[in-house]
Amino acid sequence: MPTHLIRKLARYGPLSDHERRILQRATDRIRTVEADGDIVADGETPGHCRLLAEGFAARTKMLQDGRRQLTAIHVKGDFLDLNGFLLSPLDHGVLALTRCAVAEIPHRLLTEITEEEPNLTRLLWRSTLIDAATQRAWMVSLGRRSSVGHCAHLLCELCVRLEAVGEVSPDRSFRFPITQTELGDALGISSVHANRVLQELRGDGLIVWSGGTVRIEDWDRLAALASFDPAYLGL
Amino acid sequence: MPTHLIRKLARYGPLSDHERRILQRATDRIRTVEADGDIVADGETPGHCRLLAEGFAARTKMLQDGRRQLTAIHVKGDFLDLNGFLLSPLDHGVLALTRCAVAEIPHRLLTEITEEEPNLTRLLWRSTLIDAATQRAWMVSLGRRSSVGHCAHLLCELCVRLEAVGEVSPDRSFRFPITQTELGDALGISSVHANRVLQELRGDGLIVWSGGTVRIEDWDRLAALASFDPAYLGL
DNA sequence: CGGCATATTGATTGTTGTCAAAGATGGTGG
DNA sequence: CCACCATCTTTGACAACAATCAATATGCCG
Repeated sequence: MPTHLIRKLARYGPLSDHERRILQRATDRIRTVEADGDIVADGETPGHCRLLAEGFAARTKMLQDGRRQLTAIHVKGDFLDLNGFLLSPLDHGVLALTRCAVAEIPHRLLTEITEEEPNLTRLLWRSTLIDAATQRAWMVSLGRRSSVGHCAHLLCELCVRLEAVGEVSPDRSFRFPITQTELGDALGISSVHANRVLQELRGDGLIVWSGGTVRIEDWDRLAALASFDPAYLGL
Repeated sequence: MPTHLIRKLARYGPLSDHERRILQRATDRIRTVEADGDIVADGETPGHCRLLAEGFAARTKMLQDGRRQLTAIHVKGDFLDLNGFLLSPLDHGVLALTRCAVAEIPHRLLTEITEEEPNLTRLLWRSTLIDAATQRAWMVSLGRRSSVGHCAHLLCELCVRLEAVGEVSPDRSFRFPITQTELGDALGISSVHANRVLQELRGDGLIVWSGGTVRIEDWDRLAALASFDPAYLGL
């Protein structure tokens, strides 16, 4: 696993060299998944968990009638289904939003870690707790923010998380190549409305979004519109 | 701690007698909190986590303008802030919806457990992962279900969870004494609309809700309306 | 130059929020 | 036991927001 990914994990807690070596060995096998492909099928009972080494992925939950809700967006360095280690079958699918590189970590190895490496175990546990805190922030957006505020919040969150893995340029621009339908599924709105939300953010001079890259033009106003507080990200 | 609470935890995984004794000792000190009181203040850095022995509690997140979103409703036997063990300060508050009895477990003891009891550690970790799965189910409701479907889903979920701790009568009735304002804060709607949603569910003969107790009159139609699948609860 | 996916626009409908008022309920002290 | 009060529930009218439908435009790729 590239060193910068370990650095991301290390932000969640101190790591000894021994523990770093364990993580490196755990993540040496990398697989590629094409855009729009399932990284994990909903309801799967997988034998290993996955760490996203490159690209964008999303957790998805479907309703019978075909409506879909994204419950998380994952960036480089995130675990995609560490929860699947202790929760099977998984209650959601994981979709590749772009072409992704994914490291696979056998559950057998995670069991060993929980038996012998309490500090590393707490670190992994903590990473799932930060996932849960992020979900709570999304719940507030879904329930209580306007669509525009919700979208602003998502962009602020992504910017901070991508910055932590060195994916944001000095002008606060970053790649984020998703369709407006997928954005709508993340925000819990229709794709048509997602389009209008983007136009409002663009029209107010808060962001520029085209060709799959976003640039935040006015961070302060965007964060105020979203009432964004990054504390929950644990960075 | 009363034995039935251990039984609830044991549903999440097998427990040896030794592990049961550890949990019993951990939860012998019980505190009472009055209705509407803060069990945990938002942003607190607590030295212990809490297990709900009696009553109803909710995780709350506030926006600056006073709007509020409940991100979880807790029933007897649930951990209220086990996430606070590895996540501080906490990103949410915990509110007593009714008078509550709460057991307090020092973080020091949790650290010992993670050092010496891998099986128990995985059980506790798993319980936070089921919390997270429940949050994902709520996100789908918030984003993609109608208000009526969302409310139906919440009632189905509560019924199943309360049944697991023996709090549901044979006629599918259970105590759930919360105000319509609090219900609205859970569903992400106004209290006025919460009232109309309840009237619709009552008018269709799906539930009876008065005097703080709910009775589900037609489980099949309620579950269908909610497209409810209890798998995520891990019970 | 098509052909396909995605983005954009306008018109209309349906859902939900807000405001304001009236009714019901439960608890308290006289 | 009753009167009073605070809190909660219910109702109606209206405004704001977002979904849906249908059409058009744009961009990308072979």
